[in-house]
Amino acid sequence: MKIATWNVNSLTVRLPHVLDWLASAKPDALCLQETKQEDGKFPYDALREAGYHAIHNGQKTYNGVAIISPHAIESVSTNIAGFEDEQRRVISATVNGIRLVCAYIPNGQAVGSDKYQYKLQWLNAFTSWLKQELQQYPRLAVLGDYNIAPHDIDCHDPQAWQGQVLVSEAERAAFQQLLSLGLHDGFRLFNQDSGQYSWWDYRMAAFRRNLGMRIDHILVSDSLKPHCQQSYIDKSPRKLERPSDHTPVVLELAA
DNA sequence: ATGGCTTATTGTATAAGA
Repeated sequence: MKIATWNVNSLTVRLPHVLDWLASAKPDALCLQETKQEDGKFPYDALREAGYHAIHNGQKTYNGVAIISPHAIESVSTNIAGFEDEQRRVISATVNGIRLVCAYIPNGQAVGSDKYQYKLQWLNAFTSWLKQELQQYPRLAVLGDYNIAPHDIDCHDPQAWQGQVLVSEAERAAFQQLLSLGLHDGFRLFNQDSGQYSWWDYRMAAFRRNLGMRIDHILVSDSLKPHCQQSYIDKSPRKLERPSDHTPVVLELAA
C-alpha cells in the first residue's frame, strides 16, 4: 500500500503533472491539497480514464482537497465534524481498510494575525476531532500540507525563521499535540537527515539552492506504524515546467 | 534590499500563498 500527499497549487494548472505522476508512481492513494476549484470543475473524467476513482471537497479560488485511488473509496466524510468552517480543507475516506484523512492546514500568514489565530483554533478542533476518529478507525493516516516545519532541521535557515509562521512555538506545540494522540511522523521513521524539504519558494531560485521547508507530512497511527516500510520525498515533479511549489511525500506500508 | 514567483479573479491591480 503506497500512499502519498501533494499540494498541487491549482489542479486546473497541475492536472498533467498529476496524471503523469500517477502513471509513474502508481500510488494506491494520492491526497491532494489546494485544488482551488469547485466540485463541478474537478477532473473526474480524466482521472476515470486513467483508471482512478476520486473524491473531492472543493471551493473556488482557495483550498480544496481530494483523494484519488485505483481502489474503492469508501465511507467518505468532509470537513471537521462540529467545527464551523467555510473553508474546504479536509476530506476523509477508507481505502484498503486504512482510514485516510487528507488535510490542508491553514497557512497562518503571520504570527499574531487573524489568520494565525484561525490556524491555531483550526488545529485545536482538528486534534479533538482526530482523537475520536482514531477510536473509530485505529488504522489511520493523516496526510497533507500541515504548514508546520516540526523541528529546526525541517527548515533551511532556522535562525532567519525563528519565531516566524510555520515554525513558531505555538504551531510546533500544536503539531506535538497531534503526535500525542498516538500518531507518528512517517518520514522520520526512516530518515533523520537535515535538508529534506517538501516545499520551496518560487522566488530566489529556492529549489535549485535547496532553500526549503518540510511542511507536508504523513502521520500514521500506532496501529499502522509497525507496517510502515519506507517513506520519501519525490522531488521529480518540482523539476518540471510550471511546477507546484510543493512536491509529493510518499509512504509505503506492508500490504 | 522584507523583495524575488505563481495563481485566481470578471483583473488591467490585488490578495494569498509560505
